[in-house]
This record gives sequence, C-alpha cells and structure tokens, in this order.
Amino acid sequence: MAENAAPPAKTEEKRSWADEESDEEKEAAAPPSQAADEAQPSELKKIESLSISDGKDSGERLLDDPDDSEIKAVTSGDTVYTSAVTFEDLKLSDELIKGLYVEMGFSKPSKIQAITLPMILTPPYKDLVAQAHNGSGKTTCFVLGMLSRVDPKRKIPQAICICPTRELAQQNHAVLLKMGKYTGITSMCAIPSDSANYIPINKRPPVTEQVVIGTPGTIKKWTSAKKLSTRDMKILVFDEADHMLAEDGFRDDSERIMKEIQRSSGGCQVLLFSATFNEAVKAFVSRVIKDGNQIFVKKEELTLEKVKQYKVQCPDELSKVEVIKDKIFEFGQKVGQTIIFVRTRNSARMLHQSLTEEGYECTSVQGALKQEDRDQIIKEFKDGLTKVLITTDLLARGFDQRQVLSSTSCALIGTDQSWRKSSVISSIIFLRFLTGGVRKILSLL
DNA sequence: AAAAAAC
Repeated sequence: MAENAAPPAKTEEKRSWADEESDEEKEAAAPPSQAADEAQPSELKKIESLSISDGKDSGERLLDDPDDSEIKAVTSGDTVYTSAVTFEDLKLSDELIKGLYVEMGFSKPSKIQAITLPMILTPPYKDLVAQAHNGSGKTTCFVLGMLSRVDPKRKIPQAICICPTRELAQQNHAVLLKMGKYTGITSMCAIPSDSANYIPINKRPPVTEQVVIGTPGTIKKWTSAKKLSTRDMKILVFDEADHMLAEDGFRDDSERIMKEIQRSSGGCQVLLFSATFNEAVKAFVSRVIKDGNQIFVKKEELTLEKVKQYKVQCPDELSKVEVIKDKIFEFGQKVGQTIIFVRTRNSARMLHQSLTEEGYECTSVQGALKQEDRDQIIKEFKDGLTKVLITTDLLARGFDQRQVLSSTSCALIGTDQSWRKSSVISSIIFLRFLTGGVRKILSLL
C-alpha cells in the first residue's frame, strides 16, 4: 500500500509558493471559495459501479459495488460465470498457484480478477473487453489468462500480448516470468532488438516459446516472415487496448494482427484491457468484438481521488524551470522519487540539460534514445539509483513503479493527459502558463 | 498535436 504523500504543508504554507487559482479557473471550476485542490477529491469519491453486459445488451445493468461482497455471479450470453473468491476456484495448476502465492505474494483475487478470470478461463472462451483502474490488478488478469490457457507440453506459440511501448512489453514479460516461474512455460519479448545483438529476420529461428509479448511492429514483422506461427494461438491480449485501437494510435496494426491471428488460428480468444476507453474506441471495439463479455467501470476517478494536486502558475517557460529547481527537487526529496512529464522529446532533453548544467541531478528518457539507453535509465530509476526522471508519453501508460518503491512518487505535469494514465502517483504538481490549458484540466476533474 | 513503433 502506497501511503498517500503527506502534502508538504497545509494550504496556507503551500501558497507560499503555489499561486492561488486564477479568475479563469474560478469560473470554470467550483464556487470561488473552494480552492482547486479541495474541489477535486472528496466530491468525486463515489462508489464505483461495474457495468456488466453481454455486448448485445444495449441497456446496461449496473451493479453497485459494495466492496465486492455481493457480487458472486455475473452472466453473459448463455454462459454463467461464478466470480472467483479464491484462486483455487479457478482450477489453476499447482505450479501457477504457487507462483501466485510465493512469487507474487497474492492471497486472493482482486475484484477485477475475480470477475474477469472466470470469463477468460471458462469455455467457450469468449472475447473480453475489460476496463480496470490502474493498480487494480489488470496485468495479473491477462498474464494469468495466458499462462493458464497455454498447454505446457506443446512447444509452440500459443499466446500473444501486444503493448504500445517496448518498456511496457518488457515490464509485462517480467511479470509473466515471475508468475509463471514454476510452470515451465517459455516466453519471449518481441521488440526491436538493440543494435548490438541485431539478428536479420531471415536468420532468426522460428519462435518456439509458448508466450510472446511484444510491440505491434515487431509482431507483425515476425508473423509475416513466418517466424512467429499464429496457427495454434489460443489467446491474444492487447494491453492498453484503448490506445492500441485508437485511430491515432495503433489501430491499423492492431486490427490487422487481430484479423490475421483469428483467421489462421480459427478463432482465438481476444482480450482487451485498459484503464480508459473513450466513446470512439468503445464504438470501434463493439464493431471488432462482436460477441464478447464486457466490463466497464463507470468513471475513471480512482486515480484522481488518491492524488493530491497542486498548481503553480508560471508566467513563462523560464520560471517553470526555476520552480522545478527550487521546489520540485526539494519536495521530491521528501516524498521519494519524482517523475516529470513533459509533452515533447525536445523539452525532455532541454529540461534535463538545463537542470544538469546547474548541478541538479536528474535523468531523462524519451523515444529518440537508443533502446539500450532507455533500458538503462529506467532500470536505474527503478533501482532507486536516480531520484528524478524526466519523460514523455513514453512512460505515461502502464508504468508501474510500485514494484520498486513503496514510497510515494511525485509527478510534475507538463501535459494534459499523461498524468491521468500513469500508474501510481500520489501527488501532482501542475506547472502551466497563465494562459490556456487550465480550464481544460479543471474540466477533467 | 506530439509521441509511440518500425519501415
């Protein structure tokens, strides 16, 4: 459990350096008496609802969720699913159970696991679209799904997971190795290899590993070169599925891969997992996934309500850097590590440079770096060797930094969106110009 | 609108 970052000070002291809200925000947000950081959490703290429908049902049934005690069974189509109270309910192999208890340290399924795992593991293995908050145990759902649907005796690829970034693919692969430690199930990452150990595709032996986790381009390349057989695929997972299926994301690649695998395998189960699904993606999903189980959480407030938010208004770009130096570093030392999100690769580079020049220790990572360097920088941060990491959307999604540090981290937001997607951040500091943008953020609250 | 993957 990550304890909430104790705010460094109460409101009054905070205002010694954080400006008060502007007029624009006042009209956009709440009654003028309410400071912005009061306006956000408690009001949004509603009981989260789960909506369960069979995909054809237009009228969604909403199950109020009183700490999951009442939800025992949910039906979808003709199949009756019994929510899993224990992992034993799922009839997993002993080896897998051991991995869950010993390696992962789990005791019982989380709510999303209790509901989705039976849907994933019960014939006729329907497709599944599932939304679950960050930190709710989403990864376990599909990793466990893949591990239990693979036949350990057959040395051929039977499960694929596709992720939007190499980093996320590696992270998910690490989870799979850990959870599947005693199963003997083999797996590999399908991401572009770094220059040092590059193997031309035609020299690459066909994949014999049973689970493959990778990024779209490489998966596509390997399958079209017949190095990755999809004939015996039983389960296909898209992590961060909303991005994988968004028009400005990986939709084309994803759709092609999905079609190809479903064709060659004769209908393989597809799982779509994400913390967020906007309406456009939902509409697309319902076209692609015709007859699947669906789980949506009503609103995506969970990340928000745990988060303490501060705003600092800066008249110009230069003063942002001043605030980072004077305040963020100091604040970051109290709470642990800091991630600074910025919008562009270039600002990541520039900010890193100007901070370093002035003797502030930090690192930065963005997509223009070589893969080796990316891996190295992230490893150092996860190992706690570096305290301040500047990054772009590269780490905005699915970056799980709890596996390293139970202490809190602090994120400084330079973009409108990335902080909402990021996993466990207990504290947010906005740095924005006086003009523009603020209203947009407030409307999201 | 930029970032991500990968050509």
